[in-house]
Amino acid sequence: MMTRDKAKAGRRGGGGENTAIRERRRQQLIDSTMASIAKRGFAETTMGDVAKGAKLSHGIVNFHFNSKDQLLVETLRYVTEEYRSNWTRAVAKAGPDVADKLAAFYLADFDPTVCTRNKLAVWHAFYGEAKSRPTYREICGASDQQRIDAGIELVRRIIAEGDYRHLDPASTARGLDALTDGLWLQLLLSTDRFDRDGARETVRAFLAHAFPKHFTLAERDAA
Amino acid sequence: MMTRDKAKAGRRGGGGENTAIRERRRQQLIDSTMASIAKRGFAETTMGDVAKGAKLSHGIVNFHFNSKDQLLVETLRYVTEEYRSNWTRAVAKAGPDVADKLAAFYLADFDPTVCTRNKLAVWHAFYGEAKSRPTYREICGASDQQRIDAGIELVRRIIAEGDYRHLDPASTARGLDALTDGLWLQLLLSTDRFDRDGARETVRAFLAHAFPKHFTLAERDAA
Amino acid sequence: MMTRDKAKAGRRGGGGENTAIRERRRQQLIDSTMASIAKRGFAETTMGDVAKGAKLSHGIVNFHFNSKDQLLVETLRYVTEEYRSNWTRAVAKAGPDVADKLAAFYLADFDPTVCTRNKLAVWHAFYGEAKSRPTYREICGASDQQRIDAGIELVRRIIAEGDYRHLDPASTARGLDALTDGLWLQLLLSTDRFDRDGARETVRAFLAHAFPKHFTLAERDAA
Amino acid sequence: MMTRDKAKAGRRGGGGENTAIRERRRQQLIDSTMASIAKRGFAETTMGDVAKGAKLSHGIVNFHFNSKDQLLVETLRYVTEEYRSNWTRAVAKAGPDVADKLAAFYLADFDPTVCTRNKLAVWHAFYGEAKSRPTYREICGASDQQRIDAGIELVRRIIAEGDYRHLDPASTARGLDALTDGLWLQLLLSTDRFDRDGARETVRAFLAHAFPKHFTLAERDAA
DNA sequence: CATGAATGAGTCTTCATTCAT
DNA sequence: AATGAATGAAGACTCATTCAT
Repeated sequence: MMTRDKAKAGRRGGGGENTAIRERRRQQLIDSTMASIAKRGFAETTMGDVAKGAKLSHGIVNFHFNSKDQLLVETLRYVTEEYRSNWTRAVAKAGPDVADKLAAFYLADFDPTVCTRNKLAVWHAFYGEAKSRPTYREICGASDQQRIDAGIELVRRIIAEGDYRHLDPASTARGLDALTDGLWLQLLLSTDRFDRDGARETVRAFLAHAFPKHFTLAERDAA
Repeated sequence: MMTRDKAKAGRRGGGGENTAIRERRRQQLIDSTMASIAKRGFAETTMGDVAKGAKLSHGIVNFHFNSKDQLLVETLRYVTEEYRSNWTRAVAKAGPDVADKLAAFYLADFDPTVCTRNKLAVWHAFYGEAKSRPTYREICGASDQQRIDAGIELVRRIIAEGDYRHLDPASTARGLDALTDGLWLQLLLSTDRFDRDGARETVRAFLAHAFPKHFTLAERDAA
Repeated sequence: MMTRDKAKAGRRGGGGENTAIRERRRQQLIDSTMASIAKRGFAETTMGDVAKGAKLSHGIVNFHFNSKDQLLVETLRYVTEEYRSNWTRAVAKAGPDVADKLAAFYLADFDPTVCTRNKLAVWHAFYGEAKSRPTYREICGASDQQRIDAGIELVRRIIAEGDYRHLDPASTARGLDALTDGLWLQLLLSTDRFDRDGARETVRAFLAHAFPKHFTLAERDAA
Repeated sequence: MMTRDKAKAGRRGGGGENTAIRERRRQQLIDSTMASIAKRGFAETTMGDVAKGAKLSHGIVNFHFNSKDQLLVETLRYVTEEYRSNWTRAVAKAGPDVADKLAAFYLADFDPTVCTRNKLAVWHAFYGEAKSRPTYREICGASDQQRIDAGIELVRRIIAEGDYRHLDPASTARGLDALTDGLWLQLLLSTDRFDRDGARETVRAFLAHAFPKHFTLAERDAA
């Protein structure tokens, strides 16, 4: 993601090529970090694991990230930015109707880009580690707030449009976010299938409950 | 659970004083473990921290729990059991109506007994640590399944009663559980207030969306 | 040296014994540190070397000293204190004459207690390491100043007594201290004998040059 | 010394530009090494520090010196040679009298060329590092011996001339060398001024004590 | 000549666990 | 039951050295 521009710059001597390889290595290492966190967890992830996963020597990790903490921070920064750009784009791409945008907003959480076992594991690793809470806030704070604001605004607009006057925008948006967070957790803990579609259905169902004039439930089979 | 040692110690006629002190120590240590996980996180919690937190000596933890893993396991077992007994009792105590029982079932998650920062931290520490996922399943598996079944059953009954024929019991129950999980996560990550009441309101609101014949939203102020 | 008082306290249960063993270990480790610095030098001295030299596991060093820096600091503190108490006692024990005290003062530097290869190596290791200069000053500052003052005072008195009016006390004392420092360095760098007596003779000779009314040179053989 | 490579490079007709740049680089690196030893000490001086100090790239040091040890050796060789040529020239330039030559010999140690903080730091770094003692001897051995011989010879001549029959040449020369060594150490450890002149005065005073017929003390102010 | 990415041996430090008292 | 000294495995990090470009 971050390498595209640099790749172009490569080939021509100077610094472009070096930059390109640096970025490639960084991404390799971040990917390996996510994989290791998903496989072993935060506490058990060592620099050696990460290096081995990236098929590089362990010295190189410090060369590129200075410290383990830095590596972890950059990993969080990476998923954060990817997440933000994912829902932003989804909302932008959605049709002009509020309902479309709202659905896009909440369903984007289950796009295969951001909703993978590895990435979910990274999120929950940071949630779980009290020690990294301050770091988490520093990195995700602005991004989180932007998302909260966007959610409230969309809910406010759909409430206005549908005249759902009994609903409170902030509280409703908060609940919908809690719902997707909880579904992420269920996906993370699931042993068998990683059922993104089931999660999406559940989100749609709850949107239909809250905003019945805009969303309808799929007809149920009489199974 | 936890009764094995008791049985052994009980043999000495003296009146189980040893047992009493053993149990007290074990609880002290478990409490200290939860506090440390909440304060420092899973990865940073050492045996030394736990011992110091309990104002006991270094070596005592192994004496009572054999190993760190064991201590962690017992801690998880403790919150699991407390959690299970909490919602079980809540449902039992609730009025005979399905709606009452359903509300009790989901709102119990926010009882001050089980819903404290320390305990939420313990849950999420285990969620976050992939390595302890097997342990988690072993300990919580049965309990989780019991809760899922109970939830589905209650939802099934309220669907029948209210003729919400478009709703799928399993999926709806799953969504409601995701909602409470997500609200727990929000509580854990909250910096300022630990707003249990707000969480409860959100749960009630979603129950009202899903089961409008059974629950109604509190009238909103035209603020 | 530091253990004498504690040794007495030992034997009686409580904390005395523990303290005694702690002190014994600390001294063991400090001795081993001095030996290693003398053998390998500052830069090459590792915690492992120190531990092995003391026939203890390496973990124990951090247990007793928290860090390598701390161990080094305590080692310097040890030689500093030993040095100070050595010349102090020497001056006190010397006869009442200024000349006796002055000789005792400068010759004490070559007492077998403080003037060993290991200890000289420690001093020069700290002199040589710019990084540890601040630490050096912090630890030795007061002690050094005390010695400088004592030297100047003795020289002042012998000048008054001998009417060596062309001599400046501070400058002369400084020179005599430089002389002993330089002799220490020669001893440290010597490969064959560790000739303390030769060093002492040189000091006596220079005292005789500076204060001819108080000191006379030994008659030279016409070899 | 240092001429071997030159000879090799000189082969290429071009005019020895390569040689020039090589020599410049080597000197840059040696200067940076001395500066780093003075600033950080021996143990803390890394190849990276040296390279950065010389504003050159990381890999260049090995390119020019093959190894860190080699760099250190060359640095010591450099100060050694500079030191030797300094006192040699000073003695040669001095007047024909023994006293003049002797004074020149001992005072040369405090010439601004050789007596700088950086260079003093280099000397004491090597003194302090037992590990590099063999290297030190290998490099400085001949030079040291030459100086000792020269000192003894000068002292022998002034003794003969002044009929100081109670003095032993070797012992006296040794003491004077110890004096200058000790004064170097004092300069190295000094925090405020780097008082070369004060050191010179002290040397002159001790020469006057030992050889009163040749040197007289400056009249003291009755301050 | 020069750069800087890459390697891997070696060091400090932490910490679970054991055990004598 | 309890203490705390001791052990040793394991991890983060540093840094001299190599080498492709």
